[in-house]
Amino acid sequence: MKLMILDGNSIVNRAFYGVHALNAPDGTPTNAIFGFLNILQRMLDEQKPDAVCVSFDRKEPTFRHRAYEGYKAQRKGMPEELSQQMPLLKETLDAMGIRRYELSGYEADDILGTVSVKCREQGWDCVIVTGDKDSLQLITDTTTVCNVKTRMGQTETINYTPAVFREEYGFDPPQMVDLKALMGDSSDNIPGVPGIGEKTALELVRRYGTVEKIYSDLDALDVKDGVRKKLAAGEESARLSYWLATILKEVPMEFDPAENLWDKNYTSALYGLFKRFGFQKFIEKWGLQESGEAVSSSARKELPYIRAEDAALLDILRAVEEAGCLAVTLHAGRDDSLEFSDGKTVYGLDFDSAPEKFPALLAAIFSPDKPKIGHHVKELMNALIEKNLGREGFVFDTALAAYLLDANESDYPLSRVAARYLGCDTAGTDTLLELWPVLRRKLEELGMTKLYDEIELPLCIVLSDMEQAGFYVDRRALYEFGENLNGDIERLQNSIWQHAGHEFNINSPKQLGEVLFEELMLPSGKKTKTGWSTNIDVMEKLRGKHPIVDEVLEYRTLTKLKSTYADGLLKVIGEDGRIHSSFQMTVTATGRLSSTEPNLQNIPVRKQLGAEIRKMFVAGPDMVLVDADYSQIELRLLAHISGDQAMREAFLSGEDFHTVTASKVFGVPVSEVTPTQRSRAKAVNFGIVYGISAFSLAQDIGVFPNEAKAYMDAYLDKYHGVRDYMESIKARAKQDGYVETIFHRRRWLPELKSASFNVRSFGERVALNMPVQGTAADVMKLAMVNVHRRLKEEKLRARLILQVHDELIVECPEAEAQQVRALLEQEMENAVKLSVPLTAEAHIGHSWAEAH
DNA sequence: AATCTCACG
DNA sequence: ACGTACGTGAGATTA
Repeated sequence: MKLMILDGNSIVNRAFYGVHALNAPDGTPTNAIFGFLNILQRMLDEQKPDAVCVSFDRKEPTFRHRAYEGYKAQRKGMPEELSQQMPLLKETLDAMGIRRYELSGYEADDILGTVSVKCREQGWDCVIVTGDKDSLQLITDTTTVCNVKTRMGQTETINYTPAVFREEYGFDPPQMVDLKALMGDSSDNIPGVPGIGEKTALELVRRYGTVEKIYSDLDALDVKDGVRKKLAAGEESARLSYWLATILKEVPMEFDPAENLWDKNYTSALYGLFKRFGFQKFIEKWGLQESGEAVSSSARKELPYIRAEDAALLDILRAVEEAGCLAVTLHAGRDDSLEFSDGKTVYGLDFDSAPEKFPALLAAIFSPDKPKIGHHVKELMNALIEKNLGREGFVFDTALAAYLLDANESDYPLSRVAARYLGCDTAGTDTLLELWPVLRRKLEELGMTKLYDEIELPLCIVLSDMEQAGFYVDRRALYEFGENLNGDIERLQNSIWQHAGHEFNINSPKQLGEVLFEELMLPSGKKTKTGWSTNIDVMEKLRGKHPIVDEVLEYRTLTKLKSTYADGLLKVIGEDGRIHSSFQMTVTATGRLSSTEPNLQNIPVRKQLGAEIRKMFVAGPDMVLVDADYSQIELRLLAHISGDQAMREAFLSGEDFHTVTASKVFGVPVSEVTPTQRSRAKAVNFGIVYGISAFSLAQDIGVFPNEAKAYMDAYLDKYHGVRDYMESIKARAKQDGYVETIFHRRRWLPELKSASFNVRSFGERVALNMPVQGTAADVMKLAMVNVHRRLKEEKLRARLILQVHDELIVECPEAEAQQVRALLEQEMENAVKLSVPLTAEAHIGHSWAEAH
C-alpha cells in the first residue's frame, strides 16, 4: 500500500509562480489553486497511491524560532494574491475528501517526516511530493520523494529513490543533513560553516560522510589548510546547523495511513467551488475519472551486489574475463565506489584504494581488449587518468546515445534515460547493460551509427586528453592586466556618479535605468519587461545625447573584462599554471561542444582591449601554439546543402565571398564594391543562416526595413537555390518533425506544432539553421578525431588543447610546428568531401593572439 | 532561481 | 497582426 503526502505550502508556491494569472469570474485569483490541482492530478496519475493527504505550515512561530532566533527569521510573507487563495484551496481539498495536516509549533517538513515513519511502521510505502529539496533527507527504502518543478507552464517531476538520490549526490539521503550543516541554507537561515560553500561541502560529505566524523579528528582530514581552519572556526555553527537541518520524525500527532484512502469521494461542495472558480475543465475531466499512463515501478529483479573487498578475488577476475561486456560507473567524489557488472552480478569497490588493493582486477577491467560501456564516458576517462588506468575499450556511452537520440533534453541522468527507454525507475550499473541494446537499436533506426561510432564516441578520449592538457596562461600578466583596469573603472564610476548627481550601483540595470530615463530624462529606451532596458542596442542609440552614456558603456566593458576574464580566469588557473576547461558533449541542441569552468570559447577577441587577454594565453616553455580555423565553414555548408549554383561558384572562384555577394546584391563589379557594401552583404550572409527577418537585418546594419528587404530579395534572387532550400527544409521539417545534418545528427522540432506564432517562427528559423550549424559541428568533430589520431601515429608531442567551434589550437615543441601546421590544415580541409572546397588556415605563434 | 547583460562562433 | 537572428556560459543583481 502506498500513501502520497503533498507538501502543501511548497506545491502551492510552485503553482502560484508557475501558472500565469488566472481569475474566477468574480475576480478572485485562482492560478495557485488551478496549478495545485493540476500537480495533484498528475501525481495521482503517476503514483497511483492508495491514500492521499496534504501537510501545511502554520504561521505561528515554531519551536525552532523560539530556540534559535535566526531560524527562518527572513522568511517572507506570501503575496496578497496567494494568501487569498489559501483558504479556498483548503476548502477544495476538504471537498475532495483529502485530509490536511497542520500542527502548531512544527514545520511542514516535520509532519512529512513523522508521516513517513508512521507509514513505515504500518507497512506502507510513502511518497512525498514537494517542490523543494528539504525533505530529501527522508528518503528510505519505503519513502521516496517526488520533486516537482514547473517550467514554462510544463510540470516536470523527478522521483527520488535511494538509488536515484545516490546517483545525483554521491552519498546517502540522511547525509543531506550533514551537507546542510556544512554549507548552510540561506532560505532556511541555517548558517552552516562560514566560508564553506556547496562544492567544498559536497566534497567533504562524499569523502568523510558525516559532520561527526569530520570533527572527530580534524587534523587527520586530507584538506587544504584554509578549509581546515574554516571548519575549526565554524564547529559550533556546524553543530547548531546540523540540529536545525534535521527534520523531526516523531512530532506528536495522530496519524494512520488507512484513514486517508483515496476513493474520489467528492462532495457536492466541490462542484459548487469549481463552478465559482470557473474550472469547467476540471468538472468535465474529473467526471470521467481518466487516469493517464505513467512510468511504472516495474518489478524488476535486482542483481546481487558484492563488495570486492568481501569476495574471492579469483572469482571476480573470472567473471570479468568471461564477461562479453562490462558496465562501469563511478560515482562523484574522490574516494567513491567504482561499480561494474557483467549482467549477472554488480560488484563494487573503493575506487580510491583500488589501485593498491586490486591492481590485477583493475588491469583486467580497463584492458583495451575488454569491451566496456559507461554513462558519460569522457568524465569516467578523466577519473581513470588520475589513477593511471587505461581509457581504451569503451564501446558505448548511454548518455551520449541518449543525447544523439534527443538533443533537446537539458541533461541525461541515468535515471531519466532508463525511465524513458526502459520504462523503469531504477538506475544502477546493471541498467546500463539493459539500455545498451535498446539505445543501439534506436541509433540504427535513425541512421546514426556512423555518427556515433566514428565521431561522437571516439571524441571522448580526444576531449579527455584536451581537458587534461589545458592551456598555459601567463598568470602574472593577467593579474597586472586586471590591476591596471582598477584605476579607469574608479575614474569612470566617479564621473558617472557625478553626472547622475548621486552614487548608485552602475551594475544594476534597474538603478541605471532609473538614472538614465527618469532622472536624466534621456529618450526612453522602448524596451521594457521588468523595467528599463539598458542593453547595448538601447545605449548605442543614446550616444551623444549625454556624456554619461559613453562612460557607462566603457564602464561595462572594463568591469566585464575585470570580473569575468581577469579575476575569473585567475581563479581557475591550476597548480600546473594551466587552465583546464571542461568540454561538454551533451549540451547543445545543434551538436556543438560547449566549454565550462571556465568557458574558453568566449575569450574576447572582437575589441582591441579585450583581445589583450589572448596575449596571456601562451605556449608552455619551449613550445609554440598552432592555431587553425575554417574559413566561412557555415556559408560553405549552406552552399553545399542548398546546392545553390551561384554560391558554389563564388566559393570555387577563390574570391572574397562577402565581396562577391555584395557585387551580386548591389549589382556592381567585384572591383567596385565599397567597404559599406561588403559589410552589409556580410550581414545578409550571416543573417540568412539564422533565418533573419528584414526588420532585424535593418536593425543590424542601420537601414530602413524596406531597404533591408530589398537586399534580402536581391540576395535570394541571385542565390535562388538558397531560397528553395529555405522553403523545402521548412516543409520537410514540418512533415518529419525534425531536421538533420549531413551526418544524420537530428534535432526534433516540437516548436513547429506550437499554437503560438512566435514559437512556430522560432522553430522555422531553427529548421534553417540547425543543419548548417550542426554539420559544421560534425565536420569539426571529425577533424578533431582525425587530427588526434594522426598526432599519435606520427609520434608527435603536439597535443590539441582547445576548440572554439571553427578553430583548433594545438600546442607543440617548436621543432614540430611546421609539420603540425600542415597536418592541421590537411585534416581539417579533408575531413569531408563537399561540392565546395573547405579551407582551413593555420598559423604559428607563442600566444593565442599571435597565432590567430 | 530568475533576469539582465555581454563575451564568443 | 504577430515580433523580430542561430548556438552557447558566466557574473552581478534582484527577489
